Amino acid sequence: MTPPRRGPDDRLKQRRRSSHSMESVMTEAVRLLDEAGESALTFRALAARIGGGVASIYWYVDGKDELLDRAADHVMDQVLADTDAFAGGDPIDDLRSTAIVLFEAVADRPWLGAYFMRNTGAQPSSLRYYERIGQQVLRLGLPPMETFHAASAVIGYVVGIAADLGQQPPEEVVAGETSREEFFARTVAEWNDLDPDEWPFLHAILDVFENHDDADQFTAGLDLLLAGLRLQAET
Amino acid sequence: MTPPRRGPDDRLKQRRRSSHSMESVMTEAVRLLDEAGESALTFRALAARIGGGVASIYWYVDGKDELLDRAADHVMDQVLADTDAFAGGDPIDDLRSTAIVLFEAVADRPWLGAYFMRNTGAQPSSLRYYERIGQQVLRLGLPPMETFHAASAVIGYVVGIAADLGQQPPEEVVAGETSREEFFARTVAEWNDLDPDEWPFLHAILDVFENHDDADQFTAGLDLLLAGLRLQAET
DNA sequence: GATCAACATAGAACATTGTTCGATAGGATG
DNA sequence: CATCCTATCGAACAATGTTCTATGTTGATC
Repeated sequence: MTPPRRGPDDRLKQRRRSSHSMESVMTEAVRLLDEAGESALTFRALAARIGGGVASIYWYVDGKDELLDRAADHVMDQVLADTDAFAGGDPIDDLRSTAIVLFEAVADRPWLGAYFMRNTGAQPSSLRYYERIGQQVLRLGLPPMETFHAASAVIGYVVGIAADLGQQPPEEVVAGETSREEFFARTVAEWNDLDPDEWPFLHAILDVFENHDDADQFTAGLDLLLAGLRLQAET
Repeated sequence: MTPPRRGPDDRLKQRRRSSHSMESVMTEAVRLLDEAGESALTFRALAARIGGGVASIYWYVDGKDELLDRAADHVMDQVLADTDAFAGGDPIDDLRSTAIVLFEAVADRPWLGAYFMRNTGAQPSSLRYYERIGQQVLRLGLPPMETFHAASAVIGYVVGIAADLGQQPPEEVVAGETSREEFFARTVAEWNDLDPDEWPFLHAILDVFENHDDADQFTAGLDLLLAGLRLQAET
């Protein structure tokens, strides 16, 4: 399945006294991504962290795309481990728990969301996650088509919301010039200035928006989706 | 609301006979994006299309971020126009129609999905779209919190799925070396080779996946979400 | 009609990026 | 020892976003 590459041979007899390794490269890559987002992961920055030359990274990875793919895989492994436990209970409850774990992971890591956008299905661990979600749906005993649609809908929803909520805040906030609350308050103020006749919805939700919690927002929507699914499973 | 810029003054008395204009810049930018994706929109390519120098674009736009934002806005204007009609019918039906229009727009334009990921809410026309979705939900008469959550869930779902489905296919397909069907068939074959005991879900949906239609997949999931919403509105 | 400020356009250079090439060394293998 | 594979890296390249500076153009003002 994996295409042949000139990369490091997995069948290494013994570790040579090399400063690098696939593991250390990925660990440091993820660290960079977590610290300052996708734009911070450059080959030069990564090389400096590892303590080596820029070109060395190309021995482990074919290019930046693969670097990102593998970094995401690295994180998804943990997500999969964290969802191992959810298997024996009520299918929809397990589905819910499994979805929440991924949401939390992506909300913490905006770059992970973008990764899912680029290539679901093609990468090993996102495929395994898809399978895991699917197995919960499978237990509902729906026909194949409905099963397929339901699993895809859940994944799409999770990734969509997570990527949206986890989006990088404006640079003033990142730089620490403006607090997150201050930024929020400003947005609310701006919305408040809009004409209520033209923007009835925005005004209606202004109060709840100001004090809203991202995780609550996510689970509320997820529960709507799952309610629809439960309805379908019962008939 | 718009920050002061050195850009072209909107209060121009009359059009001068300049070769460029905000309109033409945006039209050409969108054309480039549609033709070959986000990576094709470079300042030099755009300048060549318009017939001018690279630096000239900076008079209309502060940087690449704003260029992308405005390009997306340009397209969203059309989406908004296309959803104008949905207002008087059953709220949930209108919600459905409004969501489908955005889905189709994003499915045609992978780059639009990525844009939504980056900054919902901050841009004028995506905010207007959010308002439009919200107004349909408003008619269900739910409390503010539920209204807020429902509208956000719908948007998140639409963008998530659309961005996922609209993702750039692998370069072999883009280059025309492999047909879309051939690529699909290969994916199915790969999945088929996996151990059925370990991948029961993938094997269960293999047949329907092979002949699936993206739009159907989207609407099926959307209907699950809306069924849950209808349930909530009735109680 | 001359003057001036705003509009509008570019050429050239710069910094940062991903990527390639060739060289080099060390250990394993024959 | 010779040969190959592993692993590393410096240097250069090409593409891109961005800035600087200079210049033409337009319409209003005096």
